[in-house]
Amino acid sequence: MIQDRELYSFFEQGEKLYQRGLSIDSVIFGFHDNQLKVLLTKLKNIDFWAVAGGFVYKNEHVDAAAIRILKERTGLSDIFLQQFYVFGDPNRSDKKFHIDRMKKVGWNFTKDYWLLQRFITVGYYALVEFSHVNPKPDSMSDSCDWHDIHELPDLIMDHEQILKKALEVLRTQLKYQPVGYNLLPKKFTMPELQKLYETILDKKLDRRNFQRKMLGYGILKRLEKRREGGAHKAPYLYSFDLRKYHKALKEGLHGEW
Amino acid sequence: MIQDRELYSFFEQGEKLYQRGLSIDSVIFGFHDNQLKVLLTKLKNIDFWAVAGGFVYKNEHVDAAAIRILKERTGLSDIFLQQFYVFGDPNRSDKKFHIDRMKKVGWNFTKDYWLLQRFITVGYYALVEFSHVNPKPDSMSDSCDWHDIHELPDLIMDHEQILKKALEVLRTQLKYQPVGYNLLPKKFTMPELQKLYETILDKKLDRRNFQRKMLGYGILKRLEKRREGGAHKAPYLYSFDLRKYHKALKEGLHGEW
DNA sequence: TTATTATTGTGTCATGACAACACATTAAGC
DNA sequence: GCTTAATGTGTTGTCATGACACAATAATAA
Repeated sequence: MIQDRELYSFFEQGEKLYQRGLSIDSVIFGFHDNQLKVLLTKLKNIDFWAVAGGFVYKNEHVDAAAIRILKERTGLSDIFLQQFYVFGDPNRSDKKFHIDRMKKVGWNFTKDYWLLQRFITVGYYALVEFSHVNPKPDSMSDSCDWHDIHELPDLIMDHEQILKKALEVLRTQLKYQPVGYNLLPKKFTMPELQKLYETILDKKLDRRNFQRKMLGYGILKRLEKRREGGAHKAPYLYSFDLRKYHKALKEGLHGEW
Repeated sequence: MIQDRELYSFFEQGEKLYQRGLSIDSVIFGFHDNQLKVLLTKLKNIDFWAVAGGFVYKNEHVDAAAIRILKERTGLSDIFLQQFYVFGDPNRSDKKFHIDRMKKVGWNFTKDYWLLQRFITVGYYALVEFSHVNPKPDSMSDSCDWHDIHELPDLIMDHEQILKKALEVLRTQLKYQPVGYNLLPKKFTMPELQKLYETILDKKLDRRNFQRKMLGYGILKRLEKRREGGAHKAPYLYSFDLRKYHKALKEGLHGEW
């Protein structure tokens, strides 16, 4: 089976390709149907899911590895991607999980095989535009899909903790930095932007105050009228003023929600 | 020479004791003479300094290692200590530095010796009470002292970058979280607290507005009058209300500077 | 065609945080 | 007792924010 050959090859090559004891786990967030989604991969031979992870090549910058992995899973580059935490529990790895999989593909390993040793993982989180993503599983997974953050399947090892922490950091960041450029299409309406904020914060916001505040940041440009397909009054379309947006990204916003 | 024997022993034992390719660097901040200080160690056999660093034992939690190293350098535990970044450049290590030192103490190494391989480091920063610290150098250093952050000596490898990043994060944190409990003595005056903020932010603040704002957080308790040694009017003494302080640490403050 | 209904655009008002600033109070040194 | 320099306390105008009202628009039902 071709997939298992891929996995076998990973077991065979990994030790000499990758930096030992170091992995990357990226929590990739998207927004769709008014819901905050996370990209998860379904692992082969086991009924568990994982956030987008991978390893660091021996001569590769850790941040570069995160960018590469994001690109491999989504096809996207030039994306908001940020370190948020290092998970360094000596017992965070699940050896049994690796052993089962190696046995299944017939890979002969020794007790000191690299994958069975201690790993620490650097957590990243990414914000991507849902519709631009073309999810691709890696050699260790047989599918890669979006999941609502309120309906998560069983996650491997400490990935639930990683995801929760990423979400916490995202919520904190949202208060001080503009978010949206990476999560929404180029043109969007104010209600859509508001839904995004409400979803991330898990909180209702006042429509009028929200608009006043967002416009107050001066990072939005108002365009012509909306695609008038929707019922009721057609809302304006907006896009981000990239120059001011990036300025705000650096300098931060003000106030809280 | 006893110190060199220590260093030799480190070269000898390190490989089997420590997790490979992983180090910790803690930027330890203190406040004294109205200046923000950093604890630096002077490395043996070379005219460079380093922030408080160390390695992680093979079965030790990364955060636990940071706590241990902080304790080894300062004698303190139960201190504000926080991860802030992972430095993952594949070329951040300076092999020549290690080679020189190994040659000096007469340690015979091979080309694949652990210290000569790639290291990534997890950056932590700590806030400590200056007067409580009893600086102790480690086996790789021959002294350990406080330095004003405006008068830094030459730092090894990427330690200047690490320090700068820590400072940046500290400044950002200061806006949203209370700082001071760990940097000031139990009892302090409002002008002292203000000086601390002014020093970290590198910015003059209005005396009256500062007081109003700090008191507004409700994390301070006013005590009796000041040690009346100083000239002029004696200011009140304050201490932190620990319960409310820790609540504010979790929930964050509000507003900016 | 007209009324209904849901949604968006825009505005008002009271509250509270904050920056800028004034004046009284206290302690040390002359 | 007077000067000086620092601290304790209060005032005012501005601005961001939360709570809320009303008009405008577009699809649907009558």
